[in-house]
Amino acid sequence: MNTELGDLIDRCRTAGLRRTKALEVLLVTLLENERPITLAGLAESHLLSSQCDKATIYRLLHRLTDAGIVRRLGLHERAAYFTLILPERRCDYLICTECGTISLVDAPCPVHDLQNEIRSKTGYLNLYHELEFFGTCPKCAA
Amino acid sequence: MNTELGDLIDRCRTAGLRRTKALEVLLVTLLENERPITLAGLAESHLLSSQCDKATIYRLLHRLTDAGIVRRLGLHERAAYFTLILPERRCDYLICTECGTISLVDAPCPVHDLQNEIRSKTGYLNLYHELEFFGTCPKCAA
DNA sequence: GTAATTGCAAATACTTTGCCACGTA
DNA sequence: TACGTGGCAAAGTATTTGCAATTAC
Repeated sequence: MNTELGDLIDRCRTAGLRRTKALEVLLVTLLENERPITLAGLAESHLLSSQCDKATIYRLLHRLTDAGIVRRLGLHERAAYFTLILPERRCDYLICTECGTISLVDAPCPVHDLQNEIRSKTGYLNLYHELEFFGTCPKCAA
Repeated sequence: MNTELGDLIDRCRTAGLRRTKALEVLLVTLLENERPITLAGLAESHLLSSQCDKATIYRLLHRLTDAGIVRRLGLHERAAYFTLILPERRCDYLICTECGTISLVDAPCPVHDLQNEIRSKTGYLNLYHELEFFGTCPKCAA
């Protein structure tokens, strides 16, 4: 078995989730999608569409988010976006306001120092951030 | 008249909006709220609730967003948040994931350099960013 | 065996639009 | 006068929940 998938399932088990078919298929699909994806997008995806109900995906995403395995993002669309939290995954995005294309920002995140400063000054726990750049991509500008 | 309000109305007029009662009341309410606020929040606010319909506020916010006078934010809630774009206003937020309180981050924004780098490397136009910190506030942690 | 999980369907919540009356330029 | 704007109500879209059947542990 894919090690990444195995690790994820371990994390889920530790968080108290049962190892179900739906969970596995959802994790595989999330691993395949490096970019954040909506609930509707997941539900339409090849593997999931035939395997489980949208409500199941919804509830799994909710549990995975609570467990710190998945992150929920705003991204300005009406629908919420979801992505796995993985150490090697970039977490900043560049989004075209015209066509909605999501790109990954390939640069070290510049807000770590500020984040630490906020943590010590305000006493907030479990601090993390969300950073997105918005603009018109060259294709849409043409 | 309040200069800030006058300036805003000028910007609206330049953008082609008509000077209506609803527009003025909305601008005043947005000026009063330094933190981003939802459409529902605006509609419930003292001035607006008696003066105009929710659909009107919705359409005005849309026009103001197109005109670059208001910014629409994701912020993880189901509802969208809106805030005026003003030079003296902080644009980064610290949000409690438990109680939803929005605080303003009082620090110079650390992503300007990266934003410029992205602009020149990708060719995106009208580039701007959205940065939020999420965590559990001390009150909710207790 | 017990409790978590799932599917289906219904209910919510928030957003968006149509249409005609109205007010601004 | 002409056209953007406003109010009301209805439709649209995404999220969330109830409940009985099922499955993992």
